[in-house]
This record gives sequence, C-alpha cells and structure tokens, in this order.
Amino acid sequence: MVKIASWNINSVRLRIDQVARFVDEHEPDVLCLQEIKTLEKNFPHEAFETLGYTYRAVHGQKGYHGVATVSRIPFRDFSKHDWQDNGEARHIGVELLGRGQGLILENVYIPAGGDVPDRQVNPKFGQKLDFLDRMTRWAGEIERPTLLVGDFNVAPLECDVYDHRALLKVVSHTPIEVEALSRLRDAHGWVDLGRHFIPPPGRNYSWWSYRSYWRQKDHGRRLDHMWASPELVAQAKAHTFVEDTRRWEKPSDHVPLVTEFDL
DNA sequence: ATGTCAGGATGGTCCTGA
Repeated sequence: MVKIASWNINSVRLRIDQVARFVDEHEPDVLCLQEIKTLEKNFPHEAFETLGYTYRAVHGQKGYHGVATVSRIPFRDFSKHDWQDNGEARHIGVELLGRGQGLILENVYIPAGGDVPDRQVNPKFGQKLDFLDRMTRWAGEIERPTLLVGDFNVAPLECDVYDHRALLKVVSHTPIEVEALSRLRDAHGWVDLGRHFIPPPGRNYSWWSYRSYWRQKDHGRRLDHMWASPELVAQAKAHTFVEDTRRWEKPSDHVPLVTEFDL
C-alpha cells in the first residue's frame, strides 16, 4: 500500500513539529504540502531527511504561497506550472517511480480569489477563474494516470459548506467557481475521492476560518481535494480527513487528507 | 458577529494575503 497525504500547512517552518507528529501518527509515504511560505533554500530539508523523506521537490517563494512534495518513494521532477504567469509558486508535479507504469502526482494551490466575487471589482477573482481555465486546457492534454491534490479553494457541493444558501455569494462557493472547477474535473474525467469515499451529504470539511465565531460554530468548508484518474479509482482503498490536527496547539486552518492506494 | 493568523520590512508596528 502507498499512503499519500495532502496538507495546507500555512508555514512549513512554523509547523515542522506538527508535520513530524502527523508523520509519526500516520506514516504517509508521500506528503504534498501547500502554503509553505518559504523559499526553497530555507525549506526544512534536514527535518524531512530525518523523517525519511529522501526525495523532495520544492517550488517555493518568499513569504507567500509555495508548495512542496516530499516522499519516501523515489520520484523524478515532472512539471512546474505557473498558471497565473506572474511568478507565484502554486504547483509542483512529480512522477512516482517503481510503481508499475509510474504515477503522476500533481500538487496545486489554487488562488483564494480575494473577497468580492466580481472580476471587475476584484482582479484576484479574475486571476482565480483564469487559473482554473488554464488548468482546464492543461488537463485536456493529460494522457497518463494522474492524481491531482491540493488546496483548490473551492467547495463544490452544497454539503461542502456549512450553509449553502448563505455562501452562494461568498468566494469559494459561488456558482461561477463551482462551474469552473467542474470543467477542470471533466477535462480529464477525474474522480473526486473525497466524495467517492464520503458520499453526500456526509460531513468532510477540510478548512475552518481562524476567526473564532466560525470555529466555535464548526462552520467549515471542503476546500482541499484529491482527484484520481478513472483508472486509479479502483486502486484507492481508503480515504480520510485527519481532523485531530485542529486540536493541536496553533494548528493550520486546514487539515490533512490521506488516501491509501494499492499500486 | 470576518471576532485570526503568518511573514516581511521596519524600527519596536504596519502591511499584505489568506
């Protein structure tokens, strides 16, 4: 079995001890991180080496964003896209080796999109939609089994938010974003493993605002996802959201997702 | 009831992004 995890860590340097605890408790073979908030040269390579993650691909930037994939299974760097064409580090792709024909693992941090769901008023919302459109064109060309994971910053289903009606005009759950995400999924025929294993209306939030009102009310949203190519779905044997991490001291606002594959 | 958090540059607090 190969265990693959994805976690928006919200600063990998600040939370490296939490990463170590998560690794100790869950032993993922591969860990995809988003919002590492550091340049590659300041990434805690030694800590990951000690944890057994010999193979590391880091696409970092100073202060904001940034993604990294670390692995105990050999991989080769495969791709590094900039779907905003503005230099932000939001994607890293690797090919896991030694597992049959190889598995492509794409780790992405889709832009949050600002506060106002109108590209005329808020350019960040337009950037988010354009990012999704460019990913969709890219996805149409994929010809190999591909697992797409990360913080997508979109909660697509009604049951993916605490109040569907209240959030229809809130960035992350607007129909225009949900439709764009749906086009991305259909461009390759990906299967949403979160809802494959926890069918609607099962609760599986992955993000809660740090603002205490929402946290106390359990007002979560499912912003983090793992999507599998159709030919990979039968090999996915288990999928969980690890909510324990929310109760740790100074947690990330996102929780990890873990899928076990029989590759 | 958007009530917080993190990083960075600055200069000992503010700004940006989320």
